[in-house]
Amino acid sequence: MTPPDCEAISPLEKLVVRTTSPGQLIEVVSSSTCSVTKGPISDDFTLEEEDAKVADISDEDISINTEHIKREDEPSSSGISGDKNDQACHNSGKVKQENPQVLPRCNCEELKRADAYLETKDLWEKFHELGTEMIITKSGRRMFPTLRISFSGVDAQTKYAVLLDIVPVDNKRYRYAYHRSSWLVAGKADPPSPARIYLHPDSPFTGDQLKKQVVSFEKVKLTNNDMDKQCHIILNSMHKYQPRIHLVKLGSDHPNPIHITDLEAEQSRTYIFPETVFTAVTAYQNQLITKLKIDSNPFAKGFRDSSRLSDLESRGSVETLLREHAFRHSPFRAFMSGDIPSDQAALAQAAALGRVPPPTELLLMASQAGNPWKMPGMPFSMAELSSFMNAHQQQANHLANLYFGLPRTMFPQLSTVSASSTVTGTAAAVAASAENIRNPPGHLPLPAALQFSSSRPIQTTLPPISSITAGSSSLTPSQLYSSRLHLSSLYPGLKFHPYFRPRLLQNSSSKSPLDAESEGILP
Amino acid sequence: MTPPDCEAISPLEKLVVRTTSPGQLIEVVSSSTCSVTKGPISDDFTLEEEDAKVADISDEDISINTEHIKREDEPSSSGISGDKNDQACHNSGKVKQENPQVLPRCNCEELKRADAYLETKDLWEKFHELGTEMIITKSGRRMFPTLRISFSGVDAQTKYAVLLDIVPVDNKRYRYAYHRSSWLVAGKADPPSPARIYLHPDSPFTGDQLKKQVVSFEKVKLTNNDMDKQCHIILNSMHKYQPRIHLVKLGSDHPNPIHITDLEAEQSRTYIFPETVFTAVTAYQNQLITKLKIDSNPFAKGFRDSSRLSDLESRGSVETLLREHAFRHSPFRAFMSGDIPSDQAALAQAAALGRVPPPTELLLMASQAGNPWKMPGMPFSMAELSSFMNAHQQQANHLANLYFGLPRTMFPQLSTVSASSTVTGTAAAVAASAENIRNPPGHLPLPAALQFSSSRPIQTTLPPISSITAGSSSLTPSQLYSSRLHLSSLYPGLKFHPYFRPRLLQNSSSKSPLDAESEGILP
DNA sequence: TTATTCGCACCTAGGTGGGAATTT
DNA sequence: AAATTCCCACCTAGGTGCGAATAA
Repeated sequence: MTPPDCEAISPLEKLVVRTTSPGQLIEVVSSSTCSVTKGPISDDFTLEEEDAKVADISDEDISINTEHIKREDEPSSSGISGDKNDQACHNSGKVKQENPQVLPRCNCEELKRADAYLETKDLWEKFHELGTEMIITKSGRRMFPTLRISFSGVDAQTKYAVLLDIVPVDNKRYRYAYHRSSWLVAGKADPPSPARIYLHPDSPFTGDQLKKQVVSFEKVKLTNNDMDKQCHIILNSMHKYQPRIHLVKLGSDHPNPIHITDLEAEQSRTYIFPETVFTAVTAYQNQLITKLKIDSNPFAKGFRDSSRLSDLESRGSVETLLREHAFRHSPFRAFMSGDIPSDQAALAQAAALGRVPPPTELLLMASQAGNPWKMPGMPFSMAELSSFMNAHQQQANHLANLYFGLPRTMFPQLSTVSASSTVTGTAAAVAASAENIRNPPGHLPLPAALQFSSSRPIQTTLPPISSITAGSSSLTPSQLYSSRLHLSSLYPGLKFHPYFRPRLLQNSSSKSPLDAESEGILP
Repeated sequence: MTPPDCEAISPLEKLVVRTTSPGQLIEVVSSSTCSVTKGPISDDFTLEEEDAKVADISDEDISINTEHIKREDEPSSSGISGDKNDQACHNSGKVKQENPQVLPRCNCEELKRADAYLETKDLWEKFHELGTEMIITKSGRRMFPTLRISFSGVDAQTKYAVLLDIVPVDNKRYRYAYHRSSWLVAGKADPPSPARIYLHPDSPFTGDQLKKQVVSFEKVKLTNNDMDKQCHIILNSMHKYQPRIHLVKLGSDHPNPIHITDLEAEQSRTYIFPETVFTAVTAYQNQLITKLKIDSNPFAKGFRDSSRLSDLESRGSVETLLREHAFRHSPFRAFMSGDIPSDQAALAQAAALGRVPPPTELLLMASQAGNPWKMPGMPFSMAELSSFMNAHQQQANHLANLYFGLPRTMFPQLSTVSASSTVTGTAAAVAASAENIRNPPGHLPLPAALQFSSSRPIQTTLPPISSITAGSSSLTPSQLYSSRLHLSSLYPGLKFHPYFRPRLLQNSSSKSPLDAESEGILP
């Protein structure tokens, strides 16, 4: 499908033409900032702050503004704009800003049975453990990893739309301290970009399609251009964001060029996968992120030269780095023992634990074994747990960056050295306990007492997020939205990739990354 | 959208995933041959036959078989097949064969106002004048030119599906005589391939979308593999085919994965563009077709090297060849004078006329001027006219091939020589008469007495095709379906491309191509 | 200094016809 | 002899991060 008044096929047109129902976008005008109560995580940040003015940021600055509804340039008839520059955004419109605290919800009884699963969970977690960064450019950049969602519990005959938006996680602007390889709060958030909702171009779906196919958001692009006329999502660089998936039940009378202007008015449900939180950047900050992107994105294969990596080039290079990273910061053991650290000392201790099996190690084969992963007897959901754990991620990440934030040429040696930490018996023990877990084909719910999967979204049937509790620890929205999970450590795989089979390592396990660094890791 | 049980993305998946509603295909099982009464065109063919057995072909062999309805492997619920090999053909099914004589119709009152326009008409006509060939391969080959259709007269709120099928033009098998560069009948048609209907992947459309956008069938692929599991249309090599476009009005209760099993049962209308007739081949036969494909298909740019073309490389190379070809065989003058030649002698005479402006020359800028083109006072429709003219195309084509079917290295010289034929005053005269023509923006119908546009499909509101009459000459279905138009000569453009501005040429205009050849065109 | 932009080389993915090899 | 198949070089189209240049 190309607009009749256009002779040549523009890249944008292709995006639209070659997808069935063109990618549609809804522009949110009166976007409010995302009000998030400052919690422990913010304190963690300030711990590392070098900039004194950050102290100015406080909760009272944050206002929730969901009631303004402005509609400008609303197309007259069907919402299809005739504007030449806007031709690809066929169904662009304006809706009031939804607040993430308010939105994750389900206002439709039938949709309460609907569940969503993040197919690319494993990869997202790898990135999340390093602090995912997404490049945004003027012309628009794809997301990598891709959001690929599968659904269950939908009605086969009903029609649905699937939408994506990306909301700010907090009211902060960040900067990256290269010398210490960590993110610091750099001040209050910039004025929010025009909020947009991206309608999956394959919409509408029947429930039957949703159950059999995976909805991939590979086409969506992120931009920092406020004036973007294409169907791209506009973000602010150096800000943190949380993608959200919306499942909207469409009535039979719904117009074909789907034109959703107000999610609140629709029968819809919102799914949030905390492991997909990312920081928008115009250039990568964390070199580990760069490396992981290069090694996992096929389009970046051209940068997988041996000049960056002296050994382990053919396999395991990424995994090794990740493995090490996760290894040192996994709070796995702390959670398994029910001892939830609530202060920084405990966090640092947990991050320094060396006997805990690296999440990546346990997870590597998980994607082949079916989903969701369940673990009976846990007192709180994975999403809740992950949110809590995220509250301490910044600290752990800092330690990790101290350890790994080194010149690129040092990576191989570092990898080798850190790979020789103790991973010994614990992984095997977890594997043994995992024998009780059954992985059904597909991801149909098990009759287990509690779903235990970070790939399950935050259930909107739960109380408001601000009142969600995880075990004995209460979670703030800030913790929820800025989460970086170490959840993968709680997914003991039933089988291990040969490369990650438990083995004896040389170094003492009680050593913290800081210790390792102070001892001179560089050969 | 990718099937959930598939980890890697196959090329097929991409086809489906990256289009909104996946390309859908309906398989016709009990396909009947297309019964077409033998007409003058067949006699033309037999004139050139070298194979005596072709005489065995007669009408009594042809049977119409539209009543058999076989349904095999019908998916249980929504028509989506779980078959792994069939995963892309989500909505494949079986329908009874439609006969082209029966199908071009309109069984819906509202659809009688719906009109279709072939956006790529100009290019199609260039190919048609040479005798279009389409490569078919085991893995599937795209069509070039692409079928790009725009619609008018549809209801903005109603939903529609647009489909494509390709039906045999006659009951013959052809072969190409290289030494005389012409197509000959080589016998009776092979057993027909499984007939399939390709649902445009962007379906469903709203009328609003159809009016504003162009429906492009660029994704459809042709194959000679009877066992094809992908969404490709299966054809027999060395057979002639006519693509057809079907516009189906969808009720609001229509299932989302559109599953049309019987076009007769739908509210639908069929459009046929005679200039899109082609011969399926596994390798190009006519070198002029090869050249035109190379010069007009961007993907074949790699073959546009100077070794094939010594001059005019940057511009006009194709046009020059085509111009010459069309120049010599345009029946323009004969039709404009109302003198319709009905025997070979008259045809040969018309083909040899040198003063007639080449269609390409007149048409080059036509696409920029809006549609449809109308010319008041003509007693029959363009489609009818074109069908008649087609009856004599084979002969003209033969002459053209004698003239141009030469070693590739000879082309440049030939181009230069033939480009220097008389195109003089006639084009200017036509341009002058064209001043009375108004081109409305878009292609809304003018209140003219008669639509006069080959880009208008055969109107299915007309009587059955077999009884259509064109002026004083009656047309057989054979003439309709195997038509090759010279209609472009009847589209006097309002402005001329500088390259094709009328100019004086050196050679005498009264010379026929055969004469030119006998005189030794090679320098 | 820090952040952003832009051209670039290098990929993926796949659409061309050529031409040798193979089949019919 | 004619038709088909297969691999190939060479394209289009566009998704990567790099690094120099530029901007804030």
